[in-house]
Amino acid sequence: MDGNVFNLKSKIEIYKAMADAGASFADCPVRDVIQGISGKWSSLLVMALSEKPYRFGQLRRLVPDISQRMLTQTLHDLQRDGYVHREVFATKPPSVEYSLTDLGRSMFGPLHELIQWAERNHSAVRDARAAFDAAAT
Amino acid sequence: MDGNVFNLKSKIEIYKAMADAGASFADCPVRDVIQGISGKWSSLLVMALSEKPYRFGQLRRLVPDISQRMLTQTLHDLQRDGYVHREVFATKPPSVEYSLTDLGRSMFGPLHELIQWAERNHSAVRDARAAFDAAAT
DNA sequence: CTGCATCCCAGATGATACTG
DNA sequence: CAGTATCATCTGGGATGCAG
Repeated sequence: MDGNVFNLKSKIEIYKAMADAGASFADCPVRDVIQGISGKWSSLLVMALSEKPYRFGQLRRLVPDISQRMLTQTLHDLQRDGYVHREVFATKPPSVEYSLTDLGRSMFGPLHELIQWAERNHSAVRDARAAFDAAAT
Repeated sequence: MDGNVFNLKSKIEIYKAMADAGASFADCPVRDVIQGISGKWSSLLVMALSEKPYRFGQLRRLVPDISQRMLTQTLHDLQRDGYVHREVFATKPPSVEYSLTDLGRSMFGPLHELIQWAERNHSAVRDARAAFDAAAT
């Protein structure tokens, strides 16, 4: 009820009407917000930061196969969208700590549910893929 | 409690340990499952199909700015992961109906919560972006 | 109506080297 | 330590034309 005036059926049709009317990509909440957190590394980093704040190098070690470039860029994007707070400490050498903002923690609620679903149903998805590929042979 | 043996802290560290041990990309549930539904069009199509089954052309009209190629490919991928059922009717000309499977409906639960969060907080994210960009000037 | 094949481009990602 | 810059690469995605 709150903040969600439309039921599901009308929602998808409203998006269509918006698109038909020439509304830009950014006007569709689903695409605009979901795309911002659906990058290759975004969900993993938000998940890590949901636990506690981390420094740049710590995050890097926590996700061993991320490149320095992608770690910098993904954190930058998450910060721009308001999910992550970046704090610089003028030590020597300098250190930078990343943490979730209130908005980030709020978003992690639903995201966490999706992550838990993924963990519970990982094997089901893998089985479906295997079955599909086998049938295609 | 059910089906989720690890608390959040240990989870991210377990993923790291897995990666350190040389586990492949596909062994991380977060990446393997989340990536499959984080394509540019996946969430939108699942959202449409959660309402009711649709035919190919109907989906195309519902999402006006998707190309035929991407519609075919995204539906194919969703079917491969077990979220979507594809049924061909031998009419003339032929028609094909797409619908969510039980797994797809199950996955849409958490996804829907994320979508609702996106709708509720779309403006907050946009504001954060605007503020960030303004500060960078 | 539905779907596949081909060509092609822009953006996403990675590897490496360099800097405050 | 925490980046930035540059170059190379890989993939997603669009346009178009053909086919069952």
